[in-house]
Amino acid sequence: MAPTKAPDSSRRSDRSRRAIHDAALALVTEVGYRRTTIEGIAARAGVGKQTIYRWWPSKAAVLMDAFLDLAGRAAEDAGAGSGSGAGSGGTGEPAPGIPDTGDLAADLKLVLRATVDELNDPALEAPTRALTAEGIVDAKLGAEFVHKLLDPQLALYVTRLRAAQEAGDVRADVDPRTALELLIGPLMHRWLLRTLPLTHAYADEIVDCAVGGLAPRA
Amino acid sequence: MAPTKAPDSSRRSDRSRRAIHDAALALVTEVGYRRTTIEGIAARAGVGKQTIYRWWPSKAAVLMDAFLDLAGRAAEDAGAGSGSGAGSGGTGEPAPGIPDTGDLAADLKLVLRATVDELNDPALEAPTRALTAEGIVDAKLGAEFVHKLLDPQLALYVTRLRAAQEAGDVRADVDPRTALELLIGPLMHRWLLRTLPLTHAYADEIVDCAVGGLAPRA
DNA sequence: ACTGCAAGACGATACGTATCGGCTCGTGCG
DNA sequence: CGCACGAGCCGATACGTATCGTCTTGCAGT
Repeated sequence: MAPTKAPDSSRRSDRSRRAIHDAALALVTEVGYRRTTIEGIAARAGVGKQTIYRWWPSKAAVLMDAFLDLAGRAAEDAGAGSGSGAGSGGTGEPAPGIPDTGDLAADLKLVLRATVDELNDPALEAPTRALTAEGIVDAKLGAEFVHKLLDPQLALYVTRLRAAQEAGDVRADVDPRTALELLIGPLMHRWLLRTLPLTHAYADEIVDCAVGGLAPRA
Repeated sequence: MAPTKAPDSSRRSDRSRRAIHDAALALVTEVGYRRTTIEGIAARAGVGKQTIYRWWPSKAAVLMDAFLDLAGRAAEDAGAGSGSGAGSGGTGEPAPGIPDTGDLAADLKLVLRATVDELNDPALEAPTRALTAEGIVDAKLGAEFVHKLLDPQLALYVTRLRAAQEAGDVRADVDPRTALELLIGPLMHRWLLRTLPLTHAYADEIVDCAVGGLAPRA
């Protein structure tokens, strides 16, 4: 029923793949998602349109792959950079995790600040916005986006928060998932809606509010 | 330099305007934003394309107006409904505000639950998603969206939170704006990314966490 | 008469598909 | 070992369709 030939991936040109990734990311940051066209990507990458249509089902899929590639490389770089003093070994396994110094608020601030920097990085902003927006409207793509990009990152928070619960730093009756969203939600809200600038100070504020609560401690 | 004739709005057909609003909303919920076209809206509304292009600069603008209209009417209805016992008079001034029973958590839960219901309303979901997504990518439109739709709603929270601060229910050193985002952010996050279903229970959980804090009270 | 309106023709893009040589492989025969 | 040969991806481009935003044409309301 579906002899819709599957192309032989072993013969795929890695050169073209990378050129397409780069062209897609460049165009998205230059002219925006709406005006980024498949034909434009093909032209800029020096590639035939069919080479794109052969391997990807949609513009969003191209961008998703390109972004995953970019994020992967960025993670490797970051891993190599931050691991300079620790000698992380040669495996390249990323999983940096969230530090656990025992001071929950300080640990969270560190990571939330990093997230702020990431969101403010001009090289990542346009593609991230484009993919997020597309995922908001297209449920299928959104699920893929969440599963491939967001979940792995958020899992780190969950483990750290669980550890905090065991250490008695977080109430036992709170779902770590909810706690996580209490931290990430406001950040994303401000970034997505651009209501106010996204700063380290804001990240700190969020952590303090979330951990300490809005109500005064008796 | 810009004698780009401004159409005479006094001669504008209100009938066409409403028909366009309705057609735009219907199409967006039926076939999604991407496949909603200006020509489709015109055809469904029984108007000429030029009538749309004359009064709106973009598809998003049409939808924004249509949505504002819808929200306005919904607010009137809700106001009329809830005001049945109070006899709000003939002004129709909406401004329901957030109740202040003295119990901050209970008041917030009430409003957050209402927001959850609104977000889950199938008639509002598609257009809201479409506009939000568009605003995420298009800064200009996003600002308009926030200014016209979100800010008025959020201002209610700010006043209620300020009252809570004066009553000593909220720490004085917290920016009401931040407190607000601590409540709304997680809700929007879950709705936009569809990570988990959005329920009343979740709204309650958010309020409890935000007010009480993640850390156990000594 | 003036002007907004419905209807639709029009050129400009972008879409997704279909082919066309060119090139690079793997294979098998001599 | 060497070389022809077929398969399949590649760049390129032509094609028909869809949508865009503008422009033109009557018609109707004021």
